[in-house]
Amino acid sequence: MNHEKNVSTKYQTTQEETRVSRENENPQRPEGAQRPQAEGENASHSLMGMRFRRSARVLKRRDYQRIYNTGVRAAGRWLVVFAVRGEGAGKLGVTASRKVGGSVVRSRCKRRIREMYRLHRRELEFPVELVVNARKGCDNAPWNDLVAEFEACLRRIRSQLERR
RNA sequence: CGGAGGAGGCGGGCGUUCGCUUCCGGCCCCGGCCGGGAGAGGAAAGUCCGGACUCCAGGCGGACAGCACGCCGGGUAACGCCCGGCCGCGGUAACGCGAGGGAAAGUGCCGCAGAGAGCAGACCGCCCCCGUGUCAGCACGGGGGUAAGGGUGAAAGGGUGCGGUAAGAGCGCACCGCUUUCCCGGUAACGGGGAAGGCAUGGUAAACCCCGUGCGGAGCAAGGCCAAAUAGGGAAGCCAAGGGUCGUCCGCCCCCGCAACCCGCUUCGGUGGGGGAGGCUUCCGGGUCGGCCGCUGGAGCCGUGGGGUGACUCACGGCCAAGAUGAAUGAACGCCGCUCCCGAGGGAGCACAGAAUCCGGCUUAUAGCCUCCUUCGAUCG
RNA sequence: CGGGACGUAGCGCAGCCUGGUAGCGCACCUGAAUGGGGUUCAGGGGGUCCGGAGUUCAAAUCUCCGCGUCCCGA
Repeated sequence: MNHEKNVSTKYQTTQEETRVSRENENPQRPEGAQRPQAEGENASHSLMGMRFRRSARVLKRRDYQRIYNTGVRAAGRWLVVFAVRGEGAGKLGVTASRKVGGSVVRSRCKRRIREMYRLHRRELEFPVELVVNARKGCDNAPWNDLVAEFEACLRRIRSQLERR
C-alpha cells in the first residue's frame, strides 16, 4: 500500500502539469481543503479535461467483447481492468456482476469507478478504450486505497500497451 | 411510572469543490458552450392479484372445459383489496385471528387400536329366569333383557341432573343443545322470544363434487414511424381444391392461398422431406443494424368546505412533482445529530434498500426516532 | 416483462399425484474372512423432509406466504 502511494506521486511529477497535479492531490489528502481560493477559479478552465460524458462510454456488447478478447489485463483487489488502444479522448465501460452485490451495491461501484476515471484519465498519455469490472467489496473500500489500486492498474496497462 | 394493544408519521441535516441526465432561454451551427430550473422509495423489491393502455397472419354469438373467488352489507374503474357489521376461536382487557356457501344430490376415505367406524355394535360387565352343586353368599351350564359403568380411539348415534326400573334406556320430567314452525328486531348475515317434536342428521368438500359469481389471449422487448450497407423480388385483387385463431367444439361471415399444416436438422439466419402444387389483371414496395415516438398531466397532489360511524365521495380553489435506455439522479471532504467501545480525549458505525409503460392493492425486508389513543397493574392525592 | 423445475442422511436420488411405515446406492461404524490391505459376507448408526402459517384426528405428501438454486421465451 505504502509502496504504491510513493510510486503514484512520482508518476504525478512526471506530468509537468502543475495545475493537474494540484487537482489530483485534493481528494487524496484531507488537508487539501486549504487550497487557495484565487486559483480555484483559474482551475475551472483546466477542468474541461475532467469531464466524462456519454459519448466517452463503451456502449455496445460487441465493443465489450472486442476489448475482452484482444486487450490487455490488469487485476487488483477490487478491480479488473481491460484495455486496448483507442482513438480521440478514449472510452470507458464499467460492469458489476451480480456476485458483487444487490442493485444498490452494483450502482455504487459503477459510480465510484466512473468518478476515478473522470479524475485520473489524464494519466494515460495516449487514447485507450478501458473496461473496468468491479469485484466484491468495491463499494466499501477506502477511497484512497481504491484510487491507488486504479492508478497501479493503469500503469501496468500503459506499459503493456507500449510494449506492443 | 411500568406492561400490553391500536392508529399514523419520519427514516439523517447543513456547507464547500468537482461531475452526470434532462427541461427552458440565449449563442456558435447539428453537438457543443453559457445562464436558470428539476432529478429514487415506503417499500422503487417479490411479481401475488386487479385495472388503464396497445396489439391479435379475423370478428361476432353460443356451449363446454379450465381457473379463480365464496358469512352479510357497503366502498371502488376493478379486485382475491379496503370499511362497517355478524358468527366462531384466543386474550383479564384494549384488541387480534379466521379460504367463514352446501355433508337430509351422489361417490370416495376414516390407517393402527378396538366388540363395534357408518344398514352401528356387545369384549369386560350389570340384571332376570331355569338347571346342577351349596345352609346361604356364591360358582358352573343354558336361555333372555340391557347399554348406565370400565376399556379402545381424533371420533362410539344428544349432554347434565332427578325420577323410574329386575338392571337399564328420552322410558318420563327440568335445564342446555338440535329439528320443525310461528312472532318480534334488523336492508341482510343474524339475534331475541314462544310453541311443538323425544332426537332422526358423525367427520372430511385446502378429496371428487354441487350451487352461485367472474374471466378471450398476450404483453411497452406491447405497438407505431423513419430508415444505411448487403442481398434481391415481391405486393394487391378475383375464382377452385386446400388451409386459418386464443384449451376444445359448433354456426355464420371473413381472411390466406404456393403458402398454411406435419416430421427432422440447425450456428436460430435458415434448411431437407412430406403435403399441396391452376390461371388472369394491376402496381412498386418489403425488411435487418440503427434512430425516433410510445414516455409521463394522472382513477394525480395539496388546501378549504359539505355528506358518511367508516372505507370513500362531491364541490370550489391552487399546483406540476424523475423520465434513464450497457441505463442519469453522484463522488470526495468538513461540521452537527444518533448508537456502541476504552472512556481526560479519541476510535468505529449510521436500517432495508435504487425508478424502467403507468396506476389501485397484497406480501416480504427495515437500525433508530416521534405523535396520539385505548386497556391492565402499581403508587400518590 | 412473462413462464417453469428443484430443495428429503455426508453425496446422488426414490417416496408426494391417491395424507397414516421416511426408503435405495455410495460413504461411515462394528464383526467375520487375510500375516496385513483391497474385494466379499453379516450387522448397525445417522433425517429441523428448505423456513413459517393453515386444513385434517393425522402433513415429506394438500393449501397459502416466504427463502435459496437452476433453466427457458420475448
